[in-house]
Amino acid sequence: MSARPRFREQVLQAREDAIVASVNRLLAEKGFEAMTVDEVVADVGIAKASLYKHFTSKEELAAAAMVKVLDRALDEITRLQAEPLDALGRLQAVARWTYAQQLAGQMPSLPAQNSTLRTALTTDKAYMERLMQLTDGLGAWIVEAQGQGALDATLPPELVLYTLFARACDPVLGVMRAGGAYSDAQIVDWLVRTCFRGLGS
Amino acid sequence: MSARPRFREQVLQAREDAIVASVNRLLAEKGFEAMTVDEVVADVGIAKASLYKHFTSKEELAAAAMVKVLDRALDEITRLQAEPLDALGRLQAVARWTYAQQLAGQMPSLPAQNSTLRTALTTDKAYMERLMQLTDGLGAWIVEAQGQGALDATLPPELVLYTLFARACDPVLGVMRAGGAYSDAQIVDWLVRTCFRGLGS
DNA sequence: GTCTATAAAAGGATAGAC
DNA sequence: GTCTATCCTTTTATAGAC
Repeated sequence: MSARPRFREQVLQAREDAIVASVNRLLAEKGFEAMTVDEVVADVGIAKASLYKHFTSKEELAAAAMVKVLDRALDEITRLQAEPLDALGRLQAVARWTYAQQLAGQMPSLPAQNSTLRTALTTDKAYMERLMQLTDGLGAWIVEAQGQGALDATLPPELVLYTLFARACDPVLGVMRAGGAYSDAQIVDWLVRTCFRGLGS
Repeated sequence: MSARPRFREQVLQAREDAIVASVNRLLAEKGFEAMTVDEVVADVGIAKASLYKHFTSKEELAAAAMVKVLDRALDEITRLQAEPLDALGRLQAVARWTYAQQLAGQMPSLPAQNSTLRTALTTDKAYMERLMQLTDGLGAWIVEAQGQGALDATLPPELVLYTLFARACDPVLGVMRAGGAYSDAQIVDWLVRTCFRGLGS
């Protein structure tokens, strides 16, 4: 019952933020399975037992990182709502933002298939809440763009949604950059272009 | 030095095939990291030590499965060369085949990021040989399609190649099927369509 | 809450009998 | 070559002192 608990709280919060930042980076770099808790604590510079005071499991650790990513995405969506863009322009901006995040090593790659993490995430309230917010917000834009004839209205909105984010899960971006022949901006442009207009001419 | 070694050889070959088939399925289902050798031997119904007489490591096991997948893909390419199709039609057929394989649970998903498996694969002669064959064959079709104006000629052929196969790495297909609202054929159609013509109308 | 030290379990790989 | 039994490393998670 200290008279000034705020400072201590801030220190703890800062440490948690540092942990989540490390997790986010490692998750983007090697994925959930390959990331070890030992790596995380080594990166942050704390003892493992300390980490487990903040997060009770590796899954919860990853969930915290995912929550933060979703928060960043929701912030971006809010920001875009103030821009003078139509629905299609906003969706393209979201796609661009996503690929840029991935290029910056900020986009965690989750196991696409069944795993302990998947089930942990679906029962994580904070995660699911944000995920639904994101789905609702983008879903509205998609339907709007389809209504305006800017997106193929015969495609189910959910397919459009998943396709938008699919590139964040596949290795194309990383492989293209590994080649070293093209700039990051060029690669992102191509990805946005092929996402919305396909490979055809 | 038995007089009739053929029968025994066939039995061994059949066992190896059973192992590779299991690996292929598990690799498609959960990925390399999440798949355990214990699961494989349980699935095949043999002892772990027996498996290690055939394959010296988990990586080699996965490589064998990948070689088989590439062989199937090369067979498909050979088959398509006999079809009365133009370059674009052949590429679309390859895409369709790939997505169908994934839907059938036959397309192993490899870790996109660095891992022990990646390095093992790049030093696997059988794997690299087939990979280059595949790349060459498809690369020729891509350049041809671009020359005919059927594909955007401003895109690097390698980007086109990776994009074609990217959907085999992302979760869209699986998630769409999990929804249960659409037939497999419908989903594959949509994926091929969005790959070549994008989300726009 | 943070640390050191350690438990507990999983998973890759092998020894040795048959 | 196949089996049982085992080794050994890695990794998740916790006990207990400060």
